[in-house]
Amino acid sequence: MRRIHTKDLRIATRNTSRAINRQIVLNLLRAHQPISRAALARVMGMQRSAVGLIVNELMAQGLVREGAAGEASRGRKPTLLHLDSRGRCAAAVDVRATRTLLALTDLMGRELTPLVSFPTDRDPRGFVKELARRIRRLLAEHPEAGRCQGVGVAFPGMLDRSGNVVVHAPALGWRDIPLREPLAAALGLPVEMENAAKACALALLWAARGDAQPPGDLVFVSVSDGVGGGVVVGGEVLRGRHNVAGEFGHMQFSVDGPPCACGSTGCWEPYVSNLATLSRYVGRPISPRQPLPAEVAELTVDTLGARARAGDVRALLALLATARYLGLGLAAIVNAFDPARIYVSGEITTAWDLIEATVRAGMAERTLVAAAADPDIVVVRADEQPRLRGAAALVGVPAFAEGVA
Amino acid sequence: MRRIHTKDLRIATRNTSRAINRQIVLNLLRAHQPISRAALARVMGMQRSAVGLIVNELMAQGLVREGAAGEASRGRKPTLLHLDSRGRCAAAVDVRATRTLLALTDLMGRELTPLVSFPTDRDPRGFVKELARRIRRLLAEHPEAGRCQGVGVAFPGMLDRSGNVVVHAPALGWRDIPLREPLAAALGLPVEMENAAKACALALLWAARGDAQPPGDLVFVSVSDGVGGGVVVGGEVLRGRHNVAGEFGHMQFSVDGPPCACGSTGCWEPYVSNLATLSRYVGRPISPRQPLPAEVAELTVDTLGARARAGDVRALLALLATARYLGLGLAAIVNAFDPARIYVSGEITTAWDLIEATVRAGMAERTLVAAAADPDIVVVRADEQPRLRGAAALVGVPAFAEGVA
DNA sequence: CTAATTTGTGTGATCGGCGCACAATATCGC
DNA sequence: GCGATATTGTGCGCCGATCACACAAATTAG
Repeated sequence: MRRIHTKDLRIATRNTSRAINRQIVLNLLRAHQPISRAALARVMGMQRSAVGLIVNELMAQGLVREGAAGEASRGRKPTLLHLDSRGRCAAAVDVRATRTLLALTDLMGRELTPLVSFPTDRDPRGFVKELARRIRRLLAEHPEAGRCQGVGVAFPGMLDRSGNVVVHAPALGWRDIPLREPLAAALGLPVEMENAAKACALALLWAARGDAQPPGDLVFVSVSDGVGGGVVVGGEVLRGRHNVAGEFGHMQFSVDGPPCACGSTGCWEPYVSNLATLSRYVGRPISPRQPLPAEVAELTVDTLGARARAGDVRALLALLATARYLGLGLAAIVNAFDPARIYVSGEITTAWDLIEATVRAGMAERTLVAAAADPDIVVVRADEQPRLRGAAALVGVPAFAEGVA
Repeated sequence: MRRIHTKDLRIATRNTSRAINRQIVLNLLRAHQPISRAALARVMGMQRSAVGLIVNELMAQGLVREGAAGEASRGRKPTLLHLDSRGRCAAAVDVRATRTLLALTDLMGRELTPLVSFPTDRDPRGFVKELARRIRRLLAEHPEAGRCQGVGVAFPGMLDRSGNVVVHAPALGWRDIPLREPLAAALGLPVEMENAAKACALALLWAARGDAQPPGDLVFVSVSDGVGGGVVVGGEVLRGRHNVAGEFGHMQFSVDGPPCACGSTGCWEPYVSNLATLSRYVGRPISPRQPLPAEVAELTVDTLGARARAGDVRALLALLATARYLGLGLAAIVNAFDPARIYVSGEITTAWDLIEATVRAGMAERTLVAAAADPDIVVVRADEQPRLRGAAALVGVPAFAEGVA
């Protein structure tokens, strides 16, 4: 109740109570399913009768279904409830600089089909055409996935607040490209687009089950060729006025440092990107603008980790240098947001056991209160497909949050 | 409705609608008073009858009173409503390193008494005793201010989330000092304490009237001996897990830069603090740990501005160097939060006309999307007493938000 | 088989907003 | 001056939602 409404004039009508409690039921169901009506009522501190009415309404809308009977030490056995994601699916799209990944998922983000991968067309019109073709084919090949509720696209770049326009995508060289509506028109399906890191943050919030839920705000940071970030504050993805909140990669990290892909110098990104780590290993700068030298073309941060484990001291030192810079940068994020948990993804996380202590030390170096340097740090592995799950969440969250049948 | 409730189990009871709308009425009243019932109903899209009931309830609680009749081009004249802050006051306290400021204010933060100033005792127990004595005396001298609803303290340091304990206050050399309860016990009044910058952010949110309200999130940054920050996201002050969100001063700004008062090097603070600007002017580093050299003791950033205006090129260059670093650091804040508005306070703002363009240029240098570099920047002058208003808001906000009679 | 316990549902009471009607009050046009 | 019109504030019946309570069904302990 300490929130100060400014322009938020959504007044409470006579339906508002139901809408609020309906929402809470759905979220509890998501986080704790399977769960009975009586258990919901206990957790919510509400009458069983009221919960029953809400649950029946949700069942009539096809959002919830009854499952098997549960166990009880005494008394009548409860009927367990589940979110009903049968018969409906989402098309989740993970767009990357060179290749695009695609799969059908249920509305909780679980993959229903194998991943499809195809080259990313750098021409926006060609990209839309090809993507639409691939999605249509995948849907035709998998009728068992159910009716497609929408397409979610996790995109490597900045979008406007509506999700319609790609404002700037350095990885593809795109600026001010309307992408959502052409794709929606080509498919005849609703399309949701979002910056990849923001989509990941949304998925991590949405997919968290039970005690896995962080007790407060969370930040997602992806470190690969570039640095991306997504922030959840108060159970909502932070967008900001232009939908560019969470772009941590180009904070000033040094007054005159290495050149960054953005054209400036001394950003955080060129200290922690994959190229930065490899560059330190080979012992000389590698410009992001020029073709890779031969000795680096085959090299990845993954292999650096393997070499470090095999006793390659230079590989270990390169990783630890990145780790320290990573920690120092994360400290800025901690000082800004003081989150309960930070999720980190990217190739560097394959060597997390080698670098965690150094990352933590870097964080501790720049936080004034010792306790603030201790948020959970959770590694998100690449094989968890966070961007794809983020894309699915773009469809799943509104479907459940707003009761689309 | 896109918010995902995690642990927020405040379910809607049958009183919730009323509570929500009551809150909206109070906020509209605050932002647009004087305003009639009918106008409220129009703005809220609600029935006049429903608004009437809410207003009568608020009048019965003494939160609202009817004033003069308003003007209408046709028809019955409306009765204008005001927030009723008569007969009640707050004691607002602005604690600084060397002196503490104190005044009685109404619950909207308007000063009712002249400012009282006294030296800040560096011994916590002595400080509490002296502050309690001063507040008691001020209340005794001004019975006309009304019954004191509570004491608000804007404090130069980090507090825990409850506001009970000073976790770390570099300016006073305090660590882990319980301060709120001793003061409350000494006075027999409710006491609210908060970090000064967070309190300022709250006041700027709370005091904003009508069209002066920013259309989104806001950040408050104070630049003086140290750097402080407060962030409002979604109409709420961002606290984070340990209540240290918004501590921008110790972001890494350079890999090896000048020493900072925090013990580290290369923080943002020693690039933009008053000492940094003066240090650039006199042409050699001034350590924050050592006594000031004679030539600087009399020098302030204010006088630097005056000298720059009078043609002192070295003064101007010192200010512009700080301005650039200020812009570069603000860019990090913009990239993190993408706020609609940034409030800046501190001595450097007296020279704002000289430095604004340079600050803007620094911001633009580090934002990937040009539009993001264009939040409103609003200067908060020292004579507006932002910290004192913040302290008053600490008392006023809960009084109106939670309906304390 | 009985008592106790738990689940799910049904019923009236209460609270809150919605829609409408109505009195009071003010201006405009004649 | 006077009726038409417009606006404000209030009262009343209705509907939707939760709450408190009761009750049937289901299940286990003893």
